[in-house]
Amino acid sequence: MRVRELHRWDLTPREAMRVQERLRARLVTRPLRGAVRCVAGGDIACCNRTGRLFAAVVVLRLPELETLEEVRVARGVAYPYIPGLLSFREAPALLEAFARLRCAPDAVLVDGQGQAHPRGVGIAAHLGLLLDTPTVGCAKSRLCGEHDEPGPEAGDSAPLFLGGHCVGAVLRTRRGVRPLYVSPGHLCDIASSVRLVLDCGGGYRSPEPVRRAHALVTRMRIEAGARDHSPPVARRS
DNA sequence: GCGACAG
DNA sequence: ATCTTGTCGC
Repeated sequence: MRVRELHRWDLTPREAMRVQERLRARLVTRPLRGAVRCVAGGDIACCNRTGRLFAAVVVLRLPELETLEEVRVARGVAYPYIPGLLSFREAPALLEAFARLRCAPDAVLVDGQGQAHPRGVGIAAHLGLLLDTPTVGCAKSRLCGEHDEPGPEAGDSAPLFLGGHCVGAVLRTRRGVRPLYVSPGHLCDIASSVRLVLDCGGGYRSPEPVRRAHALVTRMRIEAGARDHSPPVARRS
């Protein structure tokens, strides 16, 4: 699928934050239109020892949850992990994977926040703008915002508030597990986001597209690590 | 200054 | 995220 170029990636943290503030104004929050038949999931894994980063995108067909396509990308780590700037570390590799995708998904689920972000532009929102496609953030833990504990049953949720507004939902995707932090990225709203995540549920904590992408990158990291015989990469003390 | 802090 | 062993529970 086509990937837009809205800015550079070799930015200082300060510059990156400024880009996020500029991108925020371009986000569109509205109900998802039409039935989602084709949904993609993206995830990243990295190896501190080799300094490699692995990205994968898996496309599924709904409601069967059948895998239609997989794309894998490996490259060197080019940006550190800084809370609030995750997309500057992970998005470039994911975008390369999306660019190689043959089919254009109706929506994309990303492992990370959507608009539940200090500047409203979590990695899912950022990718949505660059892909010009509806995106939903599905994070496994909280970055910011306040909320009550959601009910214990699958499908139970509690609103996630930030700056006096509801920006997402804390969703229990199955009983007995910690909830997911779901928030719309681009071209989507909270209700549509929650609905899509539940529609992509295959009985596990994470929605199937993200879970399968995660399984792929984990396998890539292990296999690449086993092949690598070079000494550990230099790291900061 | 102190605590929080997606992956 | 990654580093790691065993272990509690269905």
